Amino acid sequence: MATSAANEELQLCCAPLLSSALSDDEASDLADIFKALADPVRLKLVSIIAAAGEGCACDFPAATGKSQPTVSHHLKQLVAAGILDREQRGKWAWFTINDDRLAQIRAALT
Amino acid sequence: MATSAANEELQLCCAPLLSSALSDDEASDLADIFKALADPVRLKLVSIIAAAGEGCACDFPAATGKSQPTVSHHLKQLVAAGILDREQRGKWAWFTINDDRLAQIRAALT
DNA sequence: ACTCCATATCGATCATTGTCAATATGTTTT
DNA sequence: AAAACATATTGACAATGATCGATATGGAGT
Repeated sequence: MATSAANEELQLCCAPLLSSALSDDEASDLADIFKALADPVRLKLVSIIAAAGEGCACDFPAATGKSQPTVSHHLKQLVAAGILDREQRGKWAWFTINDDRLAQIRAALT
Repeated sequence: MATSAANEELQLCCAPLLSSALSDDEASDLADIFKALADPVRLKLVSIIAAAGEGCACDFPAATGKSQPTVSHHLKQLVAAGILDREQRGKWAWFTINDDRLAQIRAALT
């Protein structure tokens, strides 16, 4: 299978913010990443998963006080942004932090 | 004048995202910072100012293709988030990057 | 196949936000 | 103080997004 456009974007990510003026596309792509982090529920999910090393979706409604559909919606966004990786284990969905992605985002603030 | 609550928040910023589960307040504060970065126009403004070392508000409508009120609105948000510093020079408003703040945000992704 | 449970999607609602025209505020110069 | 210009604020609208109930999908075991 060929590398998808989405994956290429993840690999090429991200133009450094502070060294030269961003193009419209670069600004839009980078904004999408920060949008994924710009919600307290999503940040809490990320922090819970990072602290434990991994996390089961089954625990997140209780941990966040949000409904199961809302949690599912946020997890999907975090995976789409490349911040979380998803793994199916039986009926359960487990999530881990994509450390490379986090490093990319940190590097983008340079 | 006493240090304002807003300034204290800037100083105390930000709980590291990846080491322990964030409290509601920590998640909310950190989300506010990422919200400030989660817009392509604001990212473009930051990148332009960073690349030039400083930037005059008078140039930003042309540089971004946005109206003067829209630019003013975005600049206000970036200053409120501590990402930009504002300085009045005669009739003109000049902006610079708050490098300490950027370092804080990078550190929050740890 | 059927049931049970976990997760995802759908549809709707409400809140937030980006945008601009119009107007106000503030600064400099005449 | 009046005119001219730069920036901020106001008010309104459209678009986006967070949220949840209801329902669909998918996996595991009987």
